[in-house]
Amino acid sequence: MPTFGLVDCNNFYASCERVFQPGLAQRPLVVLSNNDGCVIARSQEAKALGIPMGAPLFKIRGIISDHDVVVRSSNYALYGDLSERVMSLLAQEAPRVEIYSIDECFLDLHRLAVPDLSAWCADLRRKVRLWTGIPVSIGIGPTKTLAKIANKLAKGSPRAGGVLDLVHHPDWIEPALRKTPVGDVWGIGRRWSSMLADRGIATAFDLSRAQDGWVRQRMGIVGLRTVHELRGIACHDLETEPAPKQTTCCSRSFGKAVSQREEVYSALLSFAERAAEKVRVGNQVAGALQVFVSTDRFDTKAPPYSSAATIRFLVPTADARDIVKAAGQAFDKIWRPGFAYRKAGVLLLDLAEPGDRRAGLFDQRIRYSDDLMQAVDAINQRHGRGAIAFGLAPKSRGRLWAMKQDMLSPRYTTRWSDLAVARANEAANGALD
DNA sequence: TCTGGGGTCCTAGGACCC
DNA sequence: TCTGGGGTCCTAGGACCC
Repeated sequence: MPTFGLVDCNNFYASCERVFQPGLAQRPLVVLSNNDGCVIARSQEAKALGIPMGAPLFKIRGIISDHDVVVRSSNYALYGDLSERVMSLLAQEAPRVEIYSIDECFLDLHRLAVPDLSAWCADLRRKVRLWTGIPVSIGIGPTKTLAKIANKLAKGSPRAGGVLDLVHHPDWIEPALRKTPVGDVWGIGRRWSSMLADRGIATAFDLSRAQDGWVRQRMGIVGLRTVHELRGIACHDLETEPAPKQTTCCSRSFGKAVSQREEVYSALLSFAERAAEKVRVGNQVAGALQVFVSTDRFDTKAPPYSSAATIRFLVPTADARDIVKAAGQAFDKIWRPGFAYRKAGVLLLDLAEPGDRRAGLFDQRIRYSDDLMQAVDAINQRHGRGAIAFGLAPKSRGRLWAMKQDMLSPRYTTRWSDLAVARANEAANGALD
């Protein structure tokens, strides 16, 4: 029987904020999206206060001040680095792993020859906590979907102690499915959840009993796979090699609405540069570029406008000069004066490895990482993003469109100047438990 | 006043071809 | 004037994920 483990970091961003500030333990804490817009992570204590996921900050001001909730802007440099530490530890301990997201990792536990899998997982949990400071839960199931469900139950049940194994306790599967609302199943989002509810399918168990033909018709092949996985038939393997990206994107909502052409233009050019850098890091080239702009979709009074333009490169490229230039051309096609813009972005499409079939006939001419680009990447790596930039008008340096990040924690692990300082008394209190 | 960013996969429909 | 069955490729949109 295939045996999948799913390691999921508990309240990951909130836990990251606590690693270097142990004084935050036990306190309600939320982490906000870019622009300090809405809640994207909550500590257990914040969940207990009833703060919903995705709540806009302005709607929970009352709870925050009544309960002294700690609020943080998101600090992806910190979360990304702590994630790498957790993942590399897991990769050392398990035979094969699939890093599924910044805070989740599937493990192949099939051929792991240990007498007691639950005990082995409990030990792994302790190790991760001790070495990285991050608490995790582990679910085990015969399919990825069931491992996900096991994980969720392991998190919720104090008795489980953070580990739940449905492979060696197959009689627990049915009660686990009955306890799981259908919307909590991996692959069932809001739309399908309410469609299913309308037809009396409320739990994962109900869904596992639905008719194949009906599911195929209403939810396509994707939904059918989910149903099979609930029945214990594995449809998704571990994917140890990350698939090469097909698109990449750099977009932002602006801190406030922007009407000046130069401002939106310079924002887009810097997004284009950033997107180009991402593509170079992946050793890829882009076949096309798309630029989009839009006004504030929540503002019902201001006139709405949104548009996008795509430009195809004659020769696939990752060169910032090509990409910035194309972004400028695309921008010219869609810019309309007189609107208050709130969001803009650059997508790079049809990504390919230089030399693969999709890059086609032009292999020898592909520009992806020449000496200049390598030098640019090296300088920006060393001196911070944007130390060198292409074609930005000098007046753009004010960055009216900059993100709001008023409650940012230090980048403890990726910036020398932000390095945590341990004093004797703090060490005695124990930063890691 | 204040509502994220970055992805994937599937499907339907239109244009075009023989 | 009416009439057929396949194909492919592309795009837009909808569903989902974290």
